[in-house]
Amino acid sequence: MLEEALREIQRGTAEIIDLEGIEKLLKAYFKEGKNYTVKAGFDPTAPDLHLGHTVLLQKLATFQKYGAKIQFLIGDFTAQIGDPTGKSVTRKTLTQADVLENAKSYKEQVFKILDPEYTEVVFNSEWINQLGASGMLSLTTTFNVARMLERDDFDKRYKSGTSISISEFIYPLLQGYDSVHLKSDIEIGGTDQKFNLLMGRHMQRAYEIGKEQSVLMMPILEGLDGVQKMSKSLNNYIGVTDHPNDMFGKVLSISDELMWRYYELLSAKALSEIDAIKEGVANGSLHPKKVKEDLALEIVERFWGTSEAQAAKEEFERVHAKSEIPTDIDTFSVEGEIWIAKALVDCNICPSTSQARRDIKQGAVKIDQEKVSDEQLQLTQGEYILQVGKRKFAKLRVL
RNA sequence: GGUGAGUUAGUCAAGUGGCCAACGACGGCAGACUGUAAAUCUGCUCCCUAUGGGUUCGGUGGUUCGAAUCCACCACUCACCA
Repeated sequence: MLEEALREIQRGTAEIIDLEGIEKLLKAYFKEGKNYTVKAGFDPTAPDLHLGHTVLLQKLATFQKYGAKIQFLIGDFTAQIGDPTGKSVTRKTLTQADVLENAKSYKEQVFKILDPEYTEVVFNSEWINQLGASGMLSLTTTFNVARMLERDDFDKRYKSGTSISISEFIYPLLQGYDSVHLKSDIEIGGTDQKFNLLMGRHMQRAYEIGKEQSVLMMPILEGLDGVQKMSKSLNNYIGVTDHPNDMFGKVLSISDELMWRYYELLSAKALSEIDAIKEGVANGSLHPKKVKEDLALEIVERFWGTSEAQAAKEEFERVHAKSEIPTDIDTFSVEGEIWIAKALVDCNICPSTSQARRDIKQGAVKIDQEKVSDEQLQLTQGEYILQVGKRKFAKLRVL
């Protein structure tokens, strides 16, 4: 049992600091039923969760199976500073209202994966606001600028002459202090959080709370492009609230290479099972497309259930394998004759008439599956299925 | 506070009086080929019913027949010195 728990916990991790500490906690749980705490912090800047976040959430769910109480920390205070991690420029600060609004939708989404009974949602403004100026000051005495500048992203920015705000130095300190206040046993985060996570250990030592948290880091999930990390601002993400059809399509659009990565980090399949699949693809007994479909199915199932996932798969085959029209597409209606380019803009499938004209010129526009070549075309009364490229559809009624 | 350098389209980055809606790269979109994969090749990439017109090069004013380019002031960024 202990062995299995340890394997499960280590699965897919990038790095673990103080694994012995985790082992001790697990032993205590299995022997005496003693619970322990696992902290994970989330910035409520982008309230919509995507699969990148679920890598962490699933790890937390694993911990819950083995006796952990999750401290789900919403960094409402720290979000006002903006985490400097991985940023090449100083981040814009959010207003209090933004933060609260975002935090709210966060809470709604997260319990799709975590068990609410073993999860405590906390906001760090609660205790950080109590710190006061003197508390803040003593916090800053525990660390120094030289060590702060050792941090890779600060170092780069400093050397390249990019601005670093003083408030950004405060960020890691506060994140570390969160661990002091919560007396966390373990903290997990992405590899890009290493510095901040270690700050938790440093702070717990500095404030002498009698323990130092273990740190577990998960690799960063690449986005759909397979290069940059999955993020909303790069628009290369699969959101957990994405429509099943979109979700399915997005998973299938990733490269084969990236597919293995997703299997490793997102699939619930055992590692041995995944190895067998890899073997199958290598010796030609399994088609990579089939393997990718299975992954897409599994992921959609997790967030929408089996029947929705099946429906998404069938829809996908209809539209793309047989190039038929999707079942539900947005419908628009207009009065009187309309020029084709204008119609495309009105139906939100082209951003401007200029773009629409270019698309027509390139043969990307179809009406009822027929390619359009005349850019002056006027649509008279009737119902049309408009299409731009492979994915953009709209139904238009001309009255 | 002083001195110097800089701010160009989604990003990076050329352009230093007319030939500039502005080289190039990346990204993005589309076409071919496919497994809506990758790789590759090709075209497009400010707006406007358009062989034409309009609005762009941090902001505001000015010089000029003509400005992204010259001048003044303002804002912001960076470096060095305090």
